[in-house]
Amino acid sequence: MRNPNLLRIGEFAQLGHVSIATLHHYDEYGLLKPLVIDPRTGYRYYSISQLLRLNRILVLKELALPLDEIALLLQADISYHQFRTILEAKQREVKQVIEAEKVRLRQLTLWLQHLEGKEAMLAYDILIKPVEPLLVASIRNRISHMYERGPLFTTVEAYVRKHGMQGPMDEIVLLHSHHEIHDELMSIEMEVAIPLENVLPSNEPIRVHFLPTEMVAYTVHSGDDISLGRAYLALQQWISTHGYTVVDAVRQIRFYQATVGEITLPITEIQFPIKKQPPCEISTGL
Amino acid sequence: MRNPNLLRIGEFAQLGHVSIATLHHYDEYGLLKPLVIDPRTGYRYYSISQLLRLNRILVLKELALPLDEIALLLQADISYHQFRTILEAKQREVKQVIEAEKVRLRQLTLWLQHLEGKEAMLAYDILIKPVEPLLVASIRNRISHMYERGPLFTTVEAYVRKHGMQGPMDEIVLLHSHHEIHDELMSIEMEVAIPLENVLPSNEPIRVHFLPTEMVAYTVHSGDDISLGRAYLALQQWISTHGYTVVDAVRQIRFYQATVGEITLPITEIQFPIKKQPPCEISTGL
DNA sequence: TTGCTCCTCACGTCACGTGAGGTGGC
DNA sequence: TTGCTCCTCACGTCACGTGAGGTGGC
Repeated sequence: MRNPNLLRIGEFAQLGHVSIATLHHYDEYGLLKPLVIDPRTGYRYYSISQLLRLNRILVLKELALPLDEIALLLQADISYHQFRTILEAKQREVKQVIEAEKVRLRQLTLWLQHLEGKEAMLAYDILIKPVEPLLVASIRNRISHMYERGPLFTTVEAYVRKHGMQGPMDEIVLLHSHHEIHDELMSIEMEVAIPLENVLPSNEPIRVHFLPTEMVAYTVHSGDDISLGRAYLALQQWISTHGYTVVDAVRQIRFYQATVGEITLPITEIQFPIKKQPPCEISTGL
Repeated sequence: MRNPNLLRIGEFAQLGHVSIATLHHYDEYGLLKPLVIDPRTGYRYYSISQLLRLNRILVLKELALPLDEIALLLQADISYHQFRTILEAKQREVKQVIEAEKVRLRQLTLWLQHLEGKEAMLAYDILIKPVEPLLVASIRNRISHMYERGPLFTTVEAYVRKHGMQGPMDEIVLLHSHHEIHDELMSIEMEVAIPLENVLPSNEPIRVHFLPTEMVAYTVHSGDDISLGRAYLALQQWISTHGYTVVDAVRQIRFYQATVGEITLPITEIQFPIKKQPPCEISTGL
């Protein structure tokens, strides 16, 4: 004759509003052991009072704590401080999740607004990434037209090839500042750079230095320089919509592509160094 | 001599800011196949222009879309409507996630506030669940003291046992309304019920009926009726803090426990039927 | 004896990360 | 030849869900 207050796993699961599989899992995990296990049949038996521990587990699970941390928190000898530390870490985490989800929601809403225009796709895919410091050889000059960058690139290329660099080279352009009158571009402070693997000597006007590390919003454009303007526009819009500001020279990387018979469109990555505007306050939800 | 515009997987991974493992995965999944695979070595080769597809994938991934849906969205022949449908579904999902995380944050903050009192644990674990319709035999009466419920229970028990029910019985009390003067309880409209497995005839004053299905906030208390008041208080606080309102008679379930030698504390589950107050507006994040 | 409950594996989930052990590229 | 890159398994992640195949309880 068994203790009449013991419940079979199915009954206990019903009372506790969890599945039998969950109780199996907690048993195996050591979170909530049955009060009694029949050694012959393996049947698990729970007491009603174990509902309290189960509910505590479920409440902590609703805080999105993983089972191993719940196990920690349920130890009888846990200190007030350890407890607090774990919850505070989780609190920070949840705040971040909320922010990330809000960004997601904003993105989704933008896509859906765009879909109103009956186009299935946005023209540009804009992402954020950190860029590492990049060693380059470069020339910096104030010029009045983008076409002037060709000769600049030729000069830099000749310089690095003279110093033994071989193979295809990507072409980087940095737009340090520009000066407009009546929406017309008057001049650009432009730097034309080629990435290096090893340090070369600087030699006026060629400067060998590191481009600084930045957080950039970027997109990749396929097409000639004329159509490139649309990508710039898309990036600028995206940046202001998402509450960022541009903090440094825009970079434009033209990936080297050999011309192999057919016409290949140039592929260009455009990077806007950004930082967050002072973000909206996050409320504690109280 | 291979096409000089082809990149090895490592280079492509660096450009695209993803891991090689990710590219392996997308290849296997069919999301992004290398332009060329060397049949002898198995080496994967990508073209720079495949960066555009990769970035599209990454953007959609930031919307928290699973890979199979991304694959759908990337099909050339997807219609404007299918596209919209998928994004709208995801939008709803994200809104729900945000709400859930906000609740979590509120809970965490409450715990941390409570911890200020240097107690490691909250006294009560409060959860929400739906309760199914429950067939019971019951007596309903206006009484002036909780002690009067004992005889009511005895009456109902005698009735159901007379109709053949056996074994231990849980005791349910429903508090339909109460009347207070100067914070002093004057009378309670109380229903004492015993759950049934099969329908019995009703017979005045015994009524056999279904308790309605409800969403309830509940907690489990271990201790006598006097200490029970604290659990009620905790529940009431929790309900108002979380923006719910009580919509029906509070239920109190005393689980049957045989007395086996030692003293066992009674275990009682208290359920407050609730509904949400008109919730705060969710913003689209724009 | 017949359902019903419970048992123990074992595999699946999701999008990769992380070795192990081996080979190609230059 | 030596590093370096890349290859293909295979297993792990997290908290269970879901059978399959077998046995106990009443």
